[in-house]
Amino acid sequence: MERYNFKEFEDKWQKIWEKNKVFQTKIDKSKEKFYCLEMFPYPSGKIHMGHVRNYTIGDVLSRYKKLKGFNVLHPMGWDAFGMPAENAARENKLDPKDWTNKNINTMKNQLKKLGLSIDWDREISTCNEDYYKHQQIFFLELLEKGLVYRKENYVNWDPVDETVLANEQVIDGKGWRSGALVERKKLSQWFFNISKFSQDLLDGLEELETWPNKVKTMQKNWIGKSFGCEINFEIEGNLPIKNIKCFTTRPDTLFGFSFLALSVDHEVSKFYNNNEEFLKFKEECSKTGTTEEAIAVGEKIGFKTDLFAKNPLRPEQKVPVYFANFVLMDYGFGAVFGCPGHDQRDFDFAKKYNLEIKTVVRPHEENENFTVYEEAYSGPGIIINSEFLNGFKAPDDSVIKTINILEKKNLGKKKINYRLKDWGVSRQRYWGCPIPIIYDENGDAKPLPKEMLPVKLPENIELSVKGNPLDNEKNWKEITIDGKKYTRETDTLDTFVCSSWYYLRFCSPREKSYGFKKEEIDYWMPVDQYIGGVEHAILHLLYSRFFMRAINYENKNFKIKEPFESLFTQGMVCHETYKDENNNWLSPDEVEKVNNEIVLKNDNKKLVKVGPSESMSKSKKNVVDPEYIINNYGADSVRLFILSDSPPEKDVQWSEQGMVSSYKFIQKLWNMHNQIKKKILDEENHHLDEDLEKYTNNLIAKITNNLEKFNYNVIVANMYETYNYLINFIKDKQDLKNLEENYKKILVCFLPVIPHFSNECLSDLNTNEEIKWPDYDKSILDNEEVKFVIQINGRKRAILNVKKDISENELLKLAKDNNIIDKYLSNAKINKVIFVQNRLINILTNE
RNA sequence: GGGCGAAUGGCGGAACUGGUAGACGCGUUGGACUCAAAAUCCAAUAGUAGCAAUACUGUGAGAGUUCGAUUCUCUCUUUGCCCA
Repeated sequence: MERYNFKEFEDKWQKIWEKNKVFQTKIDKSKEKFYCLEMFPYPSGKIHMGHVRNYTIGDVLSRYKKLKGFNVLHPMGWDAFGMPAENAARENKLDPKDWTNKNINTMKNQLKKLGLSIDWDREISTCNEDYYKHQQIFFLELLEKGLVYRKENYVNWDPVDETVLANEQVIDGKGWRSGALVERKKLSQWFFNISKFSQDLLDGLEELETWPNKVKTMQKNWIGKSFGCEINFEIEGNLPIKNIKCFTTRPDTLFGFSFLALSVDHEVSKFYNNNEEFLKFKEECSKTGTTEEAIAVGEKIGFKTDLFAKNPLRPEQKVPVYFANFVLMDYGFGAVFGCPGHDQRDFDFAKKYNLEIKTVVRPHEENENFTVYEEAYSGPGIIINSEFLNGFKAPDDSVIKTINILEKKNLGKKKINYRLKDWGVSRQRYWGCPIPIIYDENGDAKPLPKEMLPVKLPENIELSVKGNPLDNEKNWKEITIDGKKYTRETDTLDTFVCSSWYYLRFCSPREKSYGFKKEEIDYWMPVDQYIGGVEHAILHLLYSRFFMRAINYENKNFKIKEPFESLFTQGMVCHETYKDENNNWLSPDEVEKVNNEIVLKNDNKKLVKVGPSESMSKSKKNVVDPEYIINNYGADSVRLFILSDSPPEKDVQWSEQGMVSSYKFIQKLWNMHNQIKKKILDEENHHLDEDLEKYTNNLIAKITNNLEKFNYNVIVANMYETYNYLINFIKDKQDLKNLEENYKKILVCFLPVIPHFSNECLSDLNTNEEIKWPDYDKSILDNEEVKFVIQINGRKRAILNVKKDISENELLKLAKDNNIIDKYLSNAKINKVIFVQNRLINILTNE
């Protein structure tokens, strides 16, 4: 038996594809376009199995669409800015650029080894000047349109590293690297006005019919539209404050009002700036993080002011005004009206400061005497103890009623509020896109003239300093324009900005004057299929949807506004976890299986603790290196295995056994190929085999359908079935006229999954014609015999092979002739017959 | 606490629009080949009873709709993800 030499053939075909520029794409208006995009990788060093899965899924689709005759755009690039490069560079005294480019080089070669149908001529890297230059232009354009602004904002501050931390870098209130207690600090930062598009981003979700509902729901919740009321409370006290505005979704609980809580940053705080106790309190507040979770979990504390707020519905009631740590300045107006009976936070606060807790909503199943006792009641119900609101259904009717009354009395108005906050894009880092802003001597920000772009990152800089390295680069930071001195903005842009528009750049990757060419956008956009991990369900996808709108804002030239027509989120690649006796993680290649037990590979063969299968991660060491696997088993085998075991949207278990069986399958296919080839060449070939014709036809129908539905694991099963069928088929058939033609069609069906193998076999059979996706003949499908299920009283009793479209009477006659069925029918009376065309017959008897 | 999803043999999973449950793969068992092993090939493989034909049970649990439910409805359990 000849072995299939995957190294030779995979190398051969990859070279042919590259040399003939098979995957290079140009605009071709005579063809329908298909833009297939997978989320581009961060060049962290080497590719991992997650990449293999993501890009294999995209490649199967791209190759299928190309065979179908579409003009397919399938590009790849690098999300190349970001912290890991800066950290690695600092630790190893390297230049982040060198580190990044080295990784890109490695990973590009690894991806090429997978045999992906990528147009590498369109490769982009976000850390290149010819990419980020255009991003800087977009930034200035957005600034002109009023979609970028600067404001002071609280950030997580690491006092040891002197740097800002993202929320996910704060672990248990401490900096992830320094371990220092994180503080809240006010910094002046740049913001994108994403909240301006809140409603539009929400409405746009409706159009995205093929997005997973899960993702749409997550975005919906993130945007967080809520309907409520803005109330203007009248204030009494010895300060020059007459009113305080606040937003609430539950104005109907106003009769349970017992305090008003303000953020420590509320404008009222300026009257307390000399009050030592208040400053101490404010300091205390700054120790709780800024996340909503930290606030919900943390203890609620307050500081009583000298002010009192009047209840707008009952002016004789006056309640105290507090500063409280659970009120944030950027939600509503930084003021919350406290109704302890029906909000748990307010309840905790009221308990602590002995404030009144009134019950104004009763659950439907309770009576008028219902009283809130151990915890707040926030569910639906009926309003009680609230004068003219009594008896209204809460919250639906009661909220609307209250808003009407408040509006009539001019005390408040209906308002829609969104949870979505503006996008802070400033990062105090070196390895990012510089913000094209300069400051004059007064500290006023000015856009840099566009002809002075790009603002390049300085090279050979000192990274080991505390804080932002760019701040220390005097030569770079100071700039003179027309004899006037300026200093540059030293913050760089969040890397999410880079990934918010890269899909546009792929359409015009080498365009010099602007980020893209409109003609090319009009042809290629939107992305027909976007594929990536669900972890980007909110931020990256929402930012991209925003960016598209922002670029299009006020010059409505684009045909489209949603960048991603269709979205597919693939599952993760998992592997069992292993630990030794000291609870240290072990990697899969440190262990082996002996007699059904997992033991250490070294001499003592100690038993290993096997943990649950989890997403592959370096920290748990449960990773398998794709390059090693590709070198050992070949790209086609890896592609086949990564698709085979689970549906693409679910997690998949990596298994060495499964990998080996995929490898063996390719070997078996090769073996079969040689047998078939021999038959085709050596035999006379004059019988037309109908069965083979039907099988192939069915297979094409099945695989086409499964490709369209992303049932890629089922396609692999179809491939195994086909092998089982063919290997038996050729055993006892000779002289087949239609073997070559049908076998070639089958090879094309396999091509999207195992492209090197299929191409090799097709060329081995001297295929000269252009390879195209085979059509299937519906009429052959229709003429088939069907397996008819015969049920007696709903139980399957027999299966008959009959002609398609047989009538009820004919079938009933056939059924009665059947021995088994006859046994059931002979002593029974038929009451009713249910007949389903081409499927089953159910005979109901009185037995 | 809220939202969304999932649950099918020893394991991963399949099942068109309510119509043969368990395709396909892994594993396991038996057999062939071999001095032996690996590799390869053949066969069996949801459970129970039976030599067998076959019968009964069975898609997390319980109810409901239906001639018929893995699929639709309700309640519950477990579990995953997101938000808090």
